[in-house]
Amino acid sequence: MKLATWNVNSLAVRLPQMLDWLQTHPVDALVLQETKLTDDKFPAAEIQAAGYHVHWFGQKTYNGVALISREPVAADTVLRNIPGFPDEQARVIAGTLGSLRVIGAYFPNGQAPGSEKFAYKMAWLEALRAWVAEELKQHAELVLMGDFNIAPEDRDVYDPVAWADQIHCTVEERAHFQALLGLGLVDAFRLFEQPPKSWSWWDYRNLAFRKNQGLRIDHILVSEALRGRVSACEIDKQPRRNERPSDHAPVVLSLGS
DNA sequence: ATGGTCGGCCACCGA
Repeated sequence: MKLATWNVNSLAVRLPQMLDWLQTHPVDALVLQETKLTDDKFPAAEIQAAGYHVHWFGQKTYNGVALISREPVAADTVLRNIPGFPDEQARVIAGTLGSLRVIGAYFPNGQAPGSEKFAYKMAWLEALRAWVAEELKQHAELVLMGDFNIAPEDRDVYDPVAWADQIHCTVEERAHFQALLGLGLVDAFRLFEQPPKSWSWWDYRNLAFRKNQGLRIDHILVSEALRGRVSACEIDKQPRRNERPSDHAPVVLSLGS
């Protein structure tokens, strides 16, 4: 089976591109971030007409996530945001597909080290880790994927010197990423040899995509029980070449039986 | 050439 994550940066703008992509990449599940839609405006009918089931969780203007799947995800398995962590911001959606627990997340950006938004990012990361630890007790087969807004290592950054201690690259953010791995999760992308300078996000500014100046901040983490079944994990740069692209590329995971 | 972007939504903020 195939699973994917994509920060679409406004589903209202990107819906046609997303449906096109699903046609050529018929994944079993796709999690979206930054839908930027209130729930009443979510294009469920269009997604269902394309042959998919979907659960969604949004808000006005910012954030917003969705879980799209070929097979239905039972509503009583769906969680929105982190239990016990009151949050105005719609960032997490989880659901169960067969024996597989799928968590899609839009991690806080954090703006800049020392800012209020950075403090929120740290608190959110702490709550996420504690919750995912609980989820792992109930679901041996678990995938955590989304826009982490963390570049785990210097090789995930086009200019690690310029980005040293900047947002996405601080010691604190990287420690949180490692703590997630410490729960027994594996960065599926790094299970394989990958092209050097593999990024998942390129700033709209400064011709960053043309110059391949990006960061790898979108990730798919899999639990130990799934590790042996992972047959591929790739970033699909093609949609970033579209007209009016998202600034993020999808990341795709292939899982054997 | 030292700037150069988007999206949401209308004056800027957030990324």
